[in-house]
Amino acid sequence: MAAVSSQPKQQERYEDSYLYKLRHSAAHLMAQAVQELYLGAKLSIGPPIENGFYYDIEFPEPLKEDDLEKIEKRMKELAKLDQRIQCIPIASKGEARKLILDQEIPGMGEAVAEYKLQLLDAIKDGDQITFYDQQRTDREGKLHRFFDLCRGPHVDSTKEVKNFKLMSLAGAYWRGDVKNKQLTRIYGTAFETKEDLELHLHNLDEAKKRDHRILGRELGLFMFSPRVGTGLALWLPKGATLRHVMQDFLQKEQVRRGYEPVITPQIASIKLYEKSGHIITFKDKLFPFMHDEDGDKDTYILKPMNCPFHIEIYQSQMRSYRDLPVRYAEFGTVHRYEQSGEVTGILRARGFTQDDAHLFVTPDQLQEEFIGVVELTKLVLDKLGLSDYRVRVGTKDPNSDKYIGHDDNWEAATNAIIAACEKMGMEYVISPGDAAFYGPKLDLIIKDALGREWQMGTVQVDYNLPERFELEYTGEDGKPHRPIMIHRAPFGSMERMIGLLTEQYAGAFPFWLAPVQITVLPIADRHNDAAQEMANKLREVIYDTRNLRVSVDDRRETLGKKIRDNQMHKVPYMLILGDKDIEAGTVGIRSREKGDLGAMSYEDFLVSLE
RNA sequence: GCCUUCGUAGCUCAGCGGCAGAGCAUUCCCUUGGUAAGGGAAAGGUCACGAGUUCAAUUCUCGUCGAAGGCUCCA
Repeated sequence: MAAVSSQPKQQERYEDSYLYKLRHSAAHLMAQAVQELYLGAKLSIGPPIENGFYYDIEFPEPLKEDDLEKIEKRMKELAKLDQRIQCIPIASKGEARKLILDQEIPGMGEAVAEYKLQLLDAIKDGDQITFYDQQRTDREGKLHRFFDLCRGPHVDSTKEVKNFKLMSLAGAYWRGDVKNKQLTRIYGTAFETKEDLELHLHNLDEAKKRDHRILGRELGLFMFSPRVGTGLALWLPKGATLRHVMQDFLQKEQVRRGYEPVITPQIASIKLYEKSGHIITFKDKLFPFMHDEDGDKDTYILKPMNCPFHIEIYQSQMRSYRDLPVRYAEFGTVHRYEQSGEVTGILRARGFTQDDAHLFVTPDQLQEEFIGVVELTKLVLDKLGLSDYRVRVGTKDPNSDKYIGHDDNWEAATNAIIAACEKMGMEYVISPGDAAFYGPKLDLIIKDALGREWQMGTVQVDYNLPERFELEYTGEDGKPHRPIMIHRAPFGSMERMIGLLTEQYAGAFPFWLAPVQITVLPIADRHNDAAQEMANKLREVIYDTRNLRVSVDDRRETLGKKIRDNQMHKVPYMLILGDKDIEAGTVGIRSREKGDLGAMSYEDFLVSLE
C-alpha cells in the first residue's frame, strides 16, 4: 500500500516541479503575513518539504494553534493582491545585508533580522545570493515590496497560492541544535488545485485509520496501559501469535545459514557496558541503575542491547580460524529509556525485542558474510511483502567526537560495506553521521502510513568492539588474529516491524501471517458441533511449518453479523457451515478479498490454500 | 526533554458554570438464520488525577500524569 504522498507522478525531480515553487512561495507569503500580524517576529527559514512547507519563526509571544486561522486569513488576502514574485540575484553580501535591514514592511529591521543575517553569513563568498522579491503597486501608484533571503525558485504571482492550509505548530531548534533557541515552526500544505488539496487531506485521514496503534487495538494485537508505563507494550494473543510466526520464519532461515541460538540475561553488571563503551555514549538513555544490597559492590543495568553478551560467549573459549564464522542469534529483549517525546506506539518503544545476531568473521570472510546477511535481510523483506524500501549507508560524521576506534578501522569497515553494495549492484545513499558509535552500518528504511521513515533492518561492520574486548582467534599460522564483527537485525525489532506491517497491510495480513487464518461460521446452533469438528480437523493441518490457526464463531448472531465482524477483523477465510453443506459434504467459502466463493469440498479448500 | 494539541462509559464521540448523553461493544430475553449490522431490555461514569476561582466546576485557571503531531535523539 502506498504511503500518503502527493508528489508529482512524472519523472521530474520534486525540486524542479511547479508544486515545489508553489509551496516555496506559500512559505514566504506566510512569512509576510506573520510579519504584518506579529510585530517583532523573527524569520529564519521556510523551505518546501515533501507534502507542503514550513517556516521557522521566533515569535515575541508564544503562538497558539488558534493563531493559524488568523495567519491563514491574512495570507489569503495577500495572495489575492496578485503580487508579482521574482527570485532576484544580489551582487554582494553587503548589498544583501542592506536589503535585509531596509525592509519596507514594518517590523523588519535590525531587531528582527538576527536569523536572516546569520544565514547570510553562512553563505560562502562567491556563491550566488538570491532574494524572494514580491511587489505590488497600490491604487495610488505606490510600490510595496517584500524581500526575504531565499534560494528560490518561486511561482510568478501570489495569486497562484490559492489552495493551501496551515496544518500545525511545533517547536524546532534553530539550525537543528538543542543548544540553540527553539523557534516556532508552522507547517502548511499547498496544492495546485482545490481537488488535490482535498484529496491530500482525505488521504491523511485515511492514513490515520491505518495507524498501527488503532489497528493494534481493533485487531487485538497489542495494547498500552499507563499503569504499566510509557512505551511498554502488552502483547495480546493475536499479536503474540503474529510475533511467533515471524520468529519461526526467521529462525528457520537462520538455521539454514548456520546461525546458532543463544540466550542472555535481562540485566548485567555495568562493567560489561563500561568495557563496550556504551555507558559513555548512552548513560542518559538507560533505566535507573540497580545496586547490590551492600552498597556499591556492584551496579547492574537493564539490558539496552545484546552485543556485549554475545561477545562474552565468543570469548569464553579459544577460537580457531576453522571455527569462524561464528554466528550467534537471539531474539533479545532490550530496554532503553527513550525521551518521552520520542516514544511512538510500538514503532519506537522503551522495551522491544531485536531479532539480533552477531557474526564473528575473519577478514577474508567479511565480504561474503556481509553479502549473505544483506541477502537474508532482503529475503525477509520480500517475504513480508515490503518492497518499497531504501538503502542508507550510515558513515561517521567527521565533525563529531562520539565515535570510538581508529580511523583505519572506520575506513576498512566503511569500504567493506560500500564494496559489498557495489558488488550486489544495490542502490544506496551515503549518509554521514548515521553510523553507530562503533562502526558504519547499512540500514533499510521504510515509510509508515503517514510517510515517516523508519529504520528497519540493519547490518553493521564493526572492527572496534573486537578491539576493545580484545577478541581473538588462532590463525592458520598459529598466531592470534582479531575477528571482525557483523551486527545485524533483519526485522530491526519485532515491535517496529509488526507496527509497519500492520500499517502496510491496513491490518489485512497475508494468509501465512494472519493471527487467525480461518473462522468457521456455523449458521445455527445445531451446526456448532460440526463447526468445532471442522476447526479441529483444520488445526491438524500443517501450513508453512505451523498448524493452521482456526477459530469458530458460534455466537448466537445472524450469519450476516458474523461475516461482518470477521471481515472487520480481517480474517482471510470464513468457512460457512449449514444444513445444505452438512448434507452435501461441502463448506461455503468466503475470502476476505474476493467475497463469496461458493460451496467447496473440504479437500478442495485445502488444495486452494497451497 | 522542548513546542503545540488532546484526555467524558470497554470503543467512537456529543455536551457544558446548575440532575451525565448517543451509537457500537457487554449481559439477559425473543429470534435458529445461507454471505457485511434481526428485535427488545438491562447494566455500564470520582467527566484522567490534584489544587484554585465560584453559591455551584465535567465545563474556567494552574499543576501532575497520559496520549498525538513536530524538534532533538535513536547502540
